[in-house]
Amino acid sequence: MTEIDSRPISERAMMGTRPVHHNTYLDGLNPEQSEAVQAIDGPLLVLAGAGTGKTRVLTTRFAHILAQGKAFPSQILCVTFTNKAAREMRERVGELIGAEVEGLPWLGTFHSVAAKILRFHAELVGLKSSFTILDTDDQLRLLKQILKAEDIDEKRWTPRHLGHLIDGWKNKGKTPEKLATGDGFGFAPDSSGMGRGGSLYRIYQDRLRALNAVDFGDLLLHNLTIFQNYPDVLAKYQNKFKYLLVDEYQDTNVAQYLWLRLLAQRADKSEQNLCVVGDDDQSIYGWRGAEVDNILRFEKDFPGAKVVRLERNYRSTEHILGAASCLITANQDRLGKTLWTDEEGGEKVVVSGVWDGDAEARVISGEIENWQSNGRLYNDVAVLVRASRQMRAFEERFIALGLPYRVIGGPRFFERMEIRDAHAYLRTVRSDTDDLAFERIINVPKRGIGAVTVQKLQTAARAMGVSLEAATRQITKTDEIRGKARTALRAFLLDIDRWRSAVPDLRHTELAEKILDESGYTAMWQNANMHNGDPKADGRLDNLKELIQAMGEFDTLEGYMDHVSLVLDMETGGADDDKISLMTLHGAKGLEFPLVFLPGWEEGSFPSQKSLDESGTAGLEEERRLAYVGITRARERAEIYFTANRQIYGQWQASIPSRFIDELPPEHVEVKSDTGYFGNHNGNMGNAAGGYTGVSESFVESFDKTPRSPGWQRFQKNKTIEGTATRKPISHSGRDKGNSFKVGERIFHQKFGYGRITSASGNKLDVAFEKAGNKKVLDGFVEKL
DNA sequence: CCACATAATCTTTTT
DNA sequence: GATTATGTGG
Repeated sequence: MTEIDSRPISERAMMGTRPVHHNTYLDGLNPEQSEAVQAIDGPLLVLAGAGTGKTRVLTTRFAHILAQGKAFPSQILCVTFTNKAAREMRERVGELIGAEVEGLPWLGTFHSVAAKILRFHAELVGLKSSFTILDTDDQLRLLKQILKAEDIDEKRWTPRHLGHLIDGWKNKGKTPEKLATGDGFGFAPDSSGMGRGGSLYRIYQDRLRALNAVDFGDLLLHNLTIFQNYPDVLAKYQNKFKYLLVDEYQDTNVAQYLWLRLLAQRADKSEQNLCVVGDDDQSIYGWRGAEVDNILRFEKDFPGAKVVRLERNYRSTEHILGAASCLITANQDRLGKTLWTDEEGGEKVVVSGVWDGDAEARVISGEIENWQSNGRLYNDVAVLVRASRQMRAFEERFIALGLPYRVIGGPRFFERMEIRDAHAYLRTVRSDTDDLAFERIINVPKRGIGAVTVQKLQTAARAMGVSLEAATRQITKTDEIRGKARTALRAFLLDIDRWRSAVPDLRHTELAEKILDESGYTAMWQNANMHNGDPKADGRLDNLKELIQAMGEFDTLEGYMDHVSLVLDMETGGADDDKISLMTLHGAKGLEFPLVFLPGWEEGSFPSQKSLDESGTAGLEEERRLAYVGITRARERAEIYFTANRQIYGQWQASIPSRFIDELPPEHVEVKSDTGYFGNHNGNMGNAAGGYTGVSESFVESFDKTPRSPGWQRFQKNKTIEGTATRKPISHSGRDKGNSFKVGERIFHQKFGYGRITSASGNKLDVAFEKAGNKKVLDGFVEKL
């Protein structure tokens, strides 16, 4: 245990020659890590492959700068992408320097640091420092209002579409003023054919300013505007931050890149102490605006930058590493690293083919049970899927077998409807100009204030140039709105007044309870529970209780609200219980597990067809990096699965193994014999493929009978999942009338057995199976008897 | 204004 | 298939 040192951290840090903890923190670093830690002056790029001790280097470097007396903690800017990463950094730096975690004021996410800076200078971009941070949902509602007000067809031009456009510009650091002519040209063209994307962006920004609000993108963007327009402010921060540390640099977007560059661009080049750590092979957020290019061109941006490669992997076995490394070489645009390890041998990466998603879940669950009965922990096991919808089959199976599991990265606590409603109440009480919050709760619970009334209020507010609440106060004095709606509005306003006047007398948690109670919000869910038997209502009420608890951890409402939008994320709780982890590949980045399952490696699913369609080769390469991330999460064993059939959007589709499976090196892969495997679809069996070894008769038979080659070749050409002809030629209703099925007919289905058709529409059949019960199936999957 | 039926949509995710 | 957004009848 480290001795507790009560002196302020700065004092200890500045002791220089004899730090309290000596230099023990440097022990055990390999030469490259040590170099990356100790080269603290001048720009530095650390290319850190998976499992090479990236976080350790970053935290040790932080400690080293302090120990060398080069800077105070307040002079080091250290940014990460996620709160989780920031928290981990904070803890580990704290352990190294034996300091209280509060002593690191500028360690945080890009967004939280930018928000902090923006609060100091908000007035420079026309905001008050009390600005609210809108989340995606608020943003969309606002955009929807704007589209409506501008009389644009919301169906053709959705708020989401516009939101993507605007986010894209913000990610690139573009304010409306900086848009190139032609940007947004295609969005909602007016009568002269001129796109209105740009002008809508401007309107949106004006609305945000009027609401004293920012969206996530604005946090960085406003920082940029301030830095560019007020050199003195920029200079202040440039001087303040003597050292900059950046985690996951491959995930930075242009705005973040510009932000960093401005902050690092000190007059004296020898003092540009920017250290970025990243791995171009793990860049998986391109779809969110990340530019791999940032990391690829670091050396050009900072001439004389030192580059350190961390290539020694401490995580995985030789085979796992070999498989992942080989796979990633198929990518063109990469800086190139060669990971190596001392861990010789181990188990080869297992590739298994199974019949369908249920079989996949069944086989994997069985493997997990074996693992556990051999004395290992569920905690050691992760199932990593490409898309969250693939999780359900596993959840169902785990529940059926009574296997404990946890889903990581599901819907976030603070994005739940009930939590957002509760926040809206608090926001409304706190500010009489928070139109978005006011509008959200004006009829929740139902007060008899409908869309028409709200619309009236909005037009009035716009006309008067005041907030929605102010307009409502005016209008309820007139006859413009009558009857039930007017009474309800008046009562609602009185409620708000009463809550506001209660603010000074109550603790913020008591206030929240009072509001939720008196507004009828809690009662609404209680009713839903009793009356409708809404299965989610209970959970919602629990969440509200949790919310009060979370609030209690802050001293004031202000303190809580400040953190809620950016920093606070609920602990994914109870890491002490022994549970299987179930998450997406994206969610798994930065984690490691002894045993990793990678299901769903089929063309169309992974690589995702949508990715390919939208981003072509770049999309494919990002998918491949995702595969790389997946495999490299495994320490001891990695198992890849693919299915022959998968249900997508409720339709059964035949599927073929992912091309990534073909790209795995045979010497590191074992094709598992008890589940069967069919070879790669190039017809070239010399790679990882081992041909049929299946024991399941129906499985082998069905594939043997399959007109495989033509079907798969067609598939390869079209790159579409529609050619579902692998099992049997499908009788599309229009094309092949002779093969149509009639109600009452007896049929056989490979999976469900014998049954009788109860109804038929198009190529979809409802069948009453003798053993499996009623199912909907495609006619291509059944045989006439 | 609300409850209910039908139609459209369907990655990945942080902040 | 399942959720969500919209449209229609009461």
